[in-house]
Amino acid sequence: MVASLVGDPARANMLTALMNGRALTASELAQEAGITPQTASSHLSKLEAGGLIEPEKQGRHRYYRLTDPDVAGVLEGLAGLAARTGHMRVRTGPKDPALRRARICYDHLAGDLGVQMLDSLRERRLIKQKKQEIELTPDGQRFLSEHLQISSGMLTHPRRPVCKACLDWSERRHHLAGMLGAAMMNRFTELKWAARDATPGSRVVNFTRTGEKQFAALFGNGKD
Amino acid sequence: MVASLVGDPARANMLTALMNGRALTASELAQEAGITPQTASSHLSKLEAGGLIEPEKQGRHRYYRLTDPDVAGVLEGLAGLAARTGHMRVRTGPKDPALRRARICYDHLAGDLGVQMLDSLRERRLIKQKKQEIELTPDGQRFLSEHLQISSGMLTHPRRPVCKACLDWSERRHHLAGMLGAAMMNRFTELKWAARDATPGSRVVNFTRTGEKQFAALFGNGKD
DNA sequence: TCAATGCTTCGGCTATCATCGAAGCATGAA
DNA sequence: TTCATGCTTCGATGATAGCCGAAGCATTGA
Repeated sequence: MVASLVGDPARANMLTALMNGRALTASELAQEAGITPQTASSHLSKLEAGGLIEPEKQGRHRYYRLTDPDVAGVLEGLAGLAARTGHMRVRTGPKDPALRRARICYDHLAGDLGVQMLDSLRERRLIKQKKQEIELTPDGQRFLSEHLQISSGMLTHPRRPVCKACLDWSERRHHLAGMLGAAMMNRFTELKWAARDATPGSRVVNFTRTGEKQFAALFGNGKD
Repeated sequence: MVASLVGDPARANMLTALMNGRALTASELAQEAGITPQTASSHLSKLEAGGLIEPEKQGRHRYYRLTDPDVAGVLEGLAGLAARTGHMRVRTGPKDPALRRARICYDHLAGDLGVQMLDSLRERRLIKQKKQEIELTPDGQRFLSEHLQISSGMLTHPRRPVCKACLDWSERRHHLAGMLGAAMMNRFTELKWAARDATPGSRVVNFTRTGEKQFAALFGNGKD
């Protein structure tokens, strides 16, 4: 059963560490979970057998990543339930507010700012919800290439949708996932608007002073 | 952690039994999980503490139900992961094809037919996706009151959305959830188009001969 | 009041599994 | 080859937690 895999605290810590979309080595994950490499090795093979993570050999390192954005989605869902019922394993330290404001959800922007961005895109008709998925409008394509230098050609992927709504556990509303979500986050980083927090395993995204202004200019709404 | 609650086989069986949306007594759940009432009692209090289920006293019985459609959603998500990686705890008996065709997902129709229904509603513009939720169009309201005697007044609920897309683990596409999904399933039952399978705990929905025809007339598309 | 039913609490048993030390393989560097 | 690093396998230990029998409450019905 998948749930029992996620249920163990050590494994849950590892998975949480992988939620930022980066691949980590076995030793890094061991440290993240606070266990010895032997124990971690056992856990990692179980997670791999369960199809939750995927290894990639590189020299004498073994990098692990989540197999799929879907896995990240289910993990977010579980976190949402936990958050709602107040039974979170989370340390509500000083990092918490920053987490709620902006964080990495697998490979795209989540938190207050992520939700705000999707709202703005929707209100200005830059995206449209057709079928059950989100679609870029022509206006949206223009907007992206003009302001963020993202062409629609960059967004095609054989198995991953361009746009997708992803439920945000802290805001309990949707933010933008999919290829576009990833591409935009990537661009923010390139433009030095924002950077992932330096502390390893952290999901926090820090915006620079000017980055915040630019972001607000594009997607802002004074309040909230 | 929520996942560890779901991880235990006995508890997972109980939750699965509750996925059909009906409330079950503690003893029924004990039998469902194949354990004694004492053990079940312990599990149930843990699930309740974790906010996954909710009790309701009635005489000397204690009925339990899932607290929320969201809980059902996460459980479906986990089932989806398990199904995909082939690591399901499910007995792939003869019931499986029937399950994939039509089943109860908490309180609405899921499986092949559920997906087909949502597709049909969408194609005929009886629903529209505005914001991140589905909305009924005026045409849709007429359609419902005319063919299924469902008025929009029946669909308002303080905390539950009228329409919602729910990811189907067997089809990996969306079907219709929310108040409307529940109301429609309910109507199908009243009209004797379909009935829940008699075996206790089963999620299978059996359509009658005429029910299948009527359903196909409303939402059908020859193939698939 | 007495008895029956449904559920919970308590105590003790047992099995599972996470954990780590030590040893064994790989890979890469000198 | 020799050594160091990264990871895995093996074996033993220990703690957690599921499990049930017995007893204890609560509710219903006679």
